[in-house]
Order: sequence, then C-alpha cells, then structure tokens
Amino acid sequence: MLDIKFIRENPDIVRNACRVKNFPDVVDELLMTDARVRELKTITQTMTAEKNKISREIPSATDKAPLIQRSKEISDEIANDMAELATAEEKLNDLMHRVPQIPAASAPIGADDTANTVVKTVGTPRKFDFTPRPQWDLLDMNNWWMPEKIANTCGTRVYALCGELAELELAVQTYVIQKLIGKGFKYIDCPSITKPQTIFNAGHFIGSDMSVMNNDVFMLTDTDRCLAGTSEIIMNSLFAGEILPESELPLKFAGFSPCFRREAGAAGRDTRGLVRVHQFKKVEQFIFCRPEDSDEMHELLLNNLCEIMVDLELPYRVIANSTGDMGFNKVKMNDVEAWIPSEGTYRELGSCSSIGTFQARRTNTRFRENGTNEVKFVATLNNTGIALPRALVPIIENHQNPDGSVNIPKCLQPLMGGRTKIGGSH
RNA sequence: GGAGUCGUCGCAUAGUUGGUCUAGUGCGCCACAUUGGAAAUGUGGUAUACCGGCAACGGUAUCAAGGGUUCGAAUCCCUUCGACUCCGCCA
Repeated sequence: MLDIKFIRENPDIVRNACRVKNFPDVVDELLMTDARVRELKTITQTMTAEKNKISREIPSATDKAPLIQRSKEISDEIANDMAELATAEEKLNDLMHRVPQIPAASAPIGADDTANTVVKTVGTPRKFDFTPRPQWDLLDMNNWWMPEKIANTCGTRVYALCGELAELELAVQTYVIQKLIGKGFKYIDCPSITKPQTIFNAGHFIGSDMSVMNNDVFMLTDTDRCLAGTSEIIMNSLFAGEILPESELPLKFAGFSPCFRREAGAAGRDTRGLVRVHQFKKVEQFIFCRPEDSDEMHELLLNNLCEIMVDLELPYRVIANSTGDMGFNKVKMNDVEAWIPSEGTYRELGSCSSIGTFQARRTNTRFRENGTNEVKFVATLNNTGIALPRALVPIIENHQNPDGSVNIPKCLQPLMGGRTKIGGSH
C-alpha cells in the first residue's frame, strides 16, 4: 500500500509504476473516490460536531425536548451520508490495495523475466571429466529418496529424503542459521499455521478480496487458518500496530519454518526432483529498518546469501529482476541463482527483496524518530537464507563424483561428523 | 472440549446505578526553573489517525475489535479476538 498523499501529489509516477509492472491503472478512479470520501467526511464530521454540542447541552437544559428532537433530526441526516461514506471508503480501500509499489529507478524495465539483467557472476562452473548426473539419478543411486512410495502415500510434489542426504539437509539448515545468528540476526522458529490476514499483510496479493490467494495458499478446511508459504509473512506481521523506538532499528531476524505452496500456477513445471514441491523448509532473512537505510540493508541481505553460496562452494550469479518480474509489492529484487550442471544453466535459489514501506503500511508498523519525535513507517526487506531441499540440487550436482558420491563442502563437514563425502560405494 | 475471571491513554491503575470522563492518579519520558554539576524538588507538557486551514488552530474517531440500544456509551446488550485460572484430553 502506498501513501494516499503520495498518490494525490504524484499521480504520474504511480501510473508509470502500474504500466512498467503490468498492473491495471486505477489511479483516476482512486483519486475520484478519494475526493468524494474527503467531501463526505467533512460533511458528516461537521454535522456530528453539532450533534455532540447539543448532547452536551441536554443535561443542564431546562427544556430538553426540543434539543432531543433536533439531535434526532441531525442523526437521520448523518445516517444517509454515512452509508455513502462507508461504501466509498470500502471502494477506496480496495483501490488502494490495487496500486503497486513504485519500483526503484535502477530496476530494469520490462514485462517479464526476459528483461532481467545479470549483475554479477561468481565462480566458474566446474569442468567435468565425466557426464554429470542430474539430481534424480544421484538420489536414486544413493537411495536418498523414495519418490514412488511418497507419491503413492502423500501425493505428487511431495518428497522424503533419507539417509545421509537427509543428514546433509539438516547440516545445511543448521549452518545457515548459525551463520546468521553470528551476524546478529535473531533466530525465530516460526509457525506455519496462520491467519489469512497475515498473508494479506505481506502484500503479495492484489486488492482486498482475500480469495485471490486461493491459487497459491493452502487453506485449512473448516477453520479460519491457512498454511504460510514463507516465514516472511509471519515476521512481517510480528509488530503490527506497534510504534517501535528508533533505537531498536534495524531489527534483523532469521526465521525458519516449513513452507507450503499449492503451486497451482506451475502445473507440469519441475514435477521431477526436489526443485518445486508443496512442502519445503526455508531459513528466511527479514529486516525492519528506517526507510533511508533500505539500500544498505538490501546490500547486506544480498551479501549474506552470496557468502552462503561461496561457503557451499557453488558457482552462482546475481540477477536484477525487471519491473514486470519483481511482483506487486517490491521496490527492488535480486534473485540469486546457482549453477546446475545437468541443465547447463543457473536456477533460482533465493530472492532478495526491498519492500520500502509497502508492507509496513498494511501492518501499521511504525517507529518514532529520535530528534523529531515523528512517527514514521518502517521499511521491510527480506531475502532467502537457504531454501531446502531446493538448495541440495546444486550442492549434490556440483560436488558429485563419477561413482555417484558427493563431496561435502568444507563448511558443512564439522556438522557431518567430520565426513568429507556421502553416498557412493564407500 | 467444559467452567470461570478479565481486556482503559508507554507501564501500573481509578472509573461499570449511562451525561462536567473531550478518561483521573502514580511511574516513566520531555522542557523549563532551582544547582558549581547531579540528585531531590517545583512548574508545564507528554497518544494515534483522519478532515478543514498558509498558519495559529478547530473538528471527528479511537477505553481489545466489530455491531446494537440511546438525544448521549469506557459504563448496558450481542458477536468476534485475545489473556489468565481450574477441569478434561494429549504428543
């Protein structure tokens, strides 16, 4: 959500944002509705002020009847305008939730991911002297998963890791959490069950009708709860309605949670393997900060993920996502992609997003500025810490040996009891 | 799941026979005074959002949230949410 004053004063900037982000332009309708709301507010408030004045006079009046009569008349007049005001406010509220966040000037302009640009490429893809196996072959060879059994038992797009790879998954998770704790992030073990409002607060969806989430979110039947697709949404709503002291900012969190996604829009894509599943696990970085610190925090979050790529000894690249690819609520977005040998390409492992005050306006999370004592909205940012099991795909493919075994990145070896490799015939 | 208590301005509290409560008090916080400096003390101030206004300022709303009764609701009624205490059940 944007500031209504900003929209009034900069309609062209907002119209342009709608255009480059590929969302319908509702600015004119919004401004007309806003004008009507303000007009009705002025009218009803003036009448209410008079009614209140009369009510205050009644207790001490000698002849109460005429005052009560007049007060009733005003009430009737107000009721009509209030009804229209309520309708207009509801419409305005919905329109406000259809206006996308303004993208950063630095973001590439384009309709979709074909307009994305590569910011940097780090590491050189390994030259194999044998044909590298795809993830599923390595999983099969080492009995690291049980795809048929799980598909029959739990359905498709669900996985179960077993044996040493399950151990490695836990090691990666632990490694990343400990690394972020070491960088001053507060570790939160987040729940996955939440209220739809929490998802709405995160601002990924357009409009005020929450049914639009149905393609993406698992609802829990016969309850008012749903399953969170990421702990980002939980952390984002953690301080809803609060005014934080500026001295507490920036607040840095490392949230861990199981994540649930319907993937209804991805039918047929990545059905094999560990890349796209209904239930996965994710360590998520989340920051609340002063708006002026957003860019610095964005770099910090992005750098953390880049370090993790290096620690895991993965060739990777950083993408600047285009305006059409970054989504409704974002100012700036950088995907981090790891090299996948079997596909000969890079694939997304994480996504670093700067949201500005867009989410904070929905959650009403603010801070009190030190010198001026002014209350302002905080800025929020998020980035993946590690997504599992997806991150295991480049790990096992890049570090595989001809016999199907996988070398363990050095940083994970202490967490694996000192082992240097898993799988194969050893 | 059953029974009960309860949600007031940062914190703690007063206020529940509806009307000087546009919410009192204490603590905290800010400013000023006093002081060599501090403590203590004194005085004043201390919410958020929105509407109108160049501004000073005026107005409206908010006593968990929403709705209702009433000329008028922190106070009465209903619904929802949340907290606590017992009981039951259970990893």
